[in-house]
Amino acid sequence: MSDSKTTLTNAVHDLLRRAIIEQALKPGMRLPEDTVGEQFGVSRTIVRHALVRLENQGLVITRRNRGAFVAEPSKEEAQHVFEVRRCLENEVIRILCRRMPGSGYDQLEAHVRSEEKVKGKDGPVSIRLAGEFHVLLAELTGNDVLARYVSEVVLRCSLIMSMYARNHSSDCAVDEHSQIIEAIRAGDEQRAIDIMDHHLGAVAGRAELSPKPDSIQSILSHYGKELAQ
Amino acid sequence: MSDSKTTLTNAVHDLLRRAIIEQALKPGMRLPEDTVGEQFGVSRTIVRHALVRLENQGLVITRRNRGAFVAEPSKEEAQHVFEVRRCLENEVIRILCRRMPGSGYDQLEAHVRSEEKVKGKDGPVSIRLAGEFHVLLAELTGNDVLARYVSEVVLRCSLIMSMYARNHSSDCAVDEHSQIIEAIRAGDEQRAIDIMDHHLGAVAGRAELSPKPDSIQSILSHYGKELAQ
DNA sequence: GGCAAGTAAATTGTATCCAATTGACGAAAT
DNA sequence: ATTTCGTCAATTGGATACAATTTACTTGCC
Repeated sequence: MSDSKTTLTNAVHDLLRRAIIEQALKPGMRLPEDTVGEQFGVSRTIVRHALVRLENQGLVITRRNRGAFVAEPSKEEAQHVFEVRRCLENEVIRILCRRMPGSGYDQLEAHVRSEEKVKGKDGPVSIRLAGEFHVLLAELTGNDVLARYVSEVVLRCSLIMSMYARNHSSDCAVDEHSQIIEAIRAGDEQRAIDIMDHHLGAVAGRAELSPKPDSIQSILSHYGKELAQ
Repeated sequence: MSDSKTTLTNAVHDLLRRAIIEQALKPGMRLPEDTVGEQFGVSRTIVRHALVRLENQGLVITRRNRGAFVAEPSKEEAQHVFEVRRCLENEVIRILCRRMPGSGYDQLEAHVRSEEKVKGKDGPVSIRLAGEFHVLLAELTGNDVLARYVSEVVLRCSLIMSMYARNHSSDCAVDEHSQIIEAIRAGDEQRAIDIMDHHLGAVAGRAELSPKPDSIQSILSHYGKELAQ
């Protein structure tokens, strides 16, 4: 996605983001600059830049002279994120019902197929794929700004779900993804929006889950391999 | 707004942002880290962080090993920003028609009064105030995420207007701001949205304007004074 | 034993230093 | 005259070194 600028900062940024989204780094976990940098074999400078960007995206928070932590969105903040997400994704639907690019349906269906491939398993991969479906939808609008914002709120929702949802239960999600595609293909704007609202609403209304901390080194060592060029 | 964390990075960030929004730093103008840092009396490290954040907000772009420039939004990108802005501000209207905080109308009317005070002058101050009205609206929703996104798109719109608008012509804008307040107070959601759409639409449809470059030092020297603690 | 103050360790905030990349200017060859 | 290659200046990409701040522990006093 953003691999065009292949700087170290971007690499670390992507790795950390993935680690957070896939729940390897759990909410509230500390992210000391030198620990992370040591694991990835880069200097604090790089990690620092990545953390600044992650903070801007709401995935980590930094307390002055204390350091960076994986964000722990409050229920109120979660509500805010979902509200914005629904607003943005409805706009995505509206645009796509009017103009869908040529290869749009092929890409969407291909994505749903890859989602079905990991169906049943509630692992990190299915979490990531579920989110990427919505990002793909947004990208198909051709509006880069819209796509970026959708991407951000989807990522934050993934983090929120990792805190408050019992399980991501992507089983029904995949079906609803197919339904959304069909509604858009039929040009039925209202129905597509209704499905999306139900999809997001269903995802939003869940019970809580207690986080369990873990060692940072052991987690990052897995992600670090990919940086060895 | 974000003065709670009073780090140097934030200070430089705010200063540069204001300079860009007030058209002191014009689109396409270079922002060398050394030059900026020297003017503000801080190191490149600080400037660097500020520039990274400004890039995330779409106000500057950085080319690898080339440096940072004030962003020059294309017409296509401008269209994207306006599309997202309309979507977000409509949501703001919808929320405020349902629940407006107690002191909301007082704050809004006070703001309009201060806008009228500088009416006629098309200076930087009126540009900034016109944008801050919309940010204030968004903040009154109580949704921080929504407010942040609205703030970003409003800032980008200010930059866009500085490129493509003949004049900001805040004369009619102030009147429309009052109309929006009244529509919300009346609970007339649709009318408020219509006015807002017209307000943004009118702002969006303008001709082009050729930028005129200037010396960076002379511009920043003015903003730099505020950093002397 | 509990509480408070002081001190030390850890971590971030900031500055400076070196290396790598890019763009421009100029000279030489076709 | 135009194009191409090479060198150089300018600027960023990244790392290291130092300062400031916070936390935690220890020690002494009540």
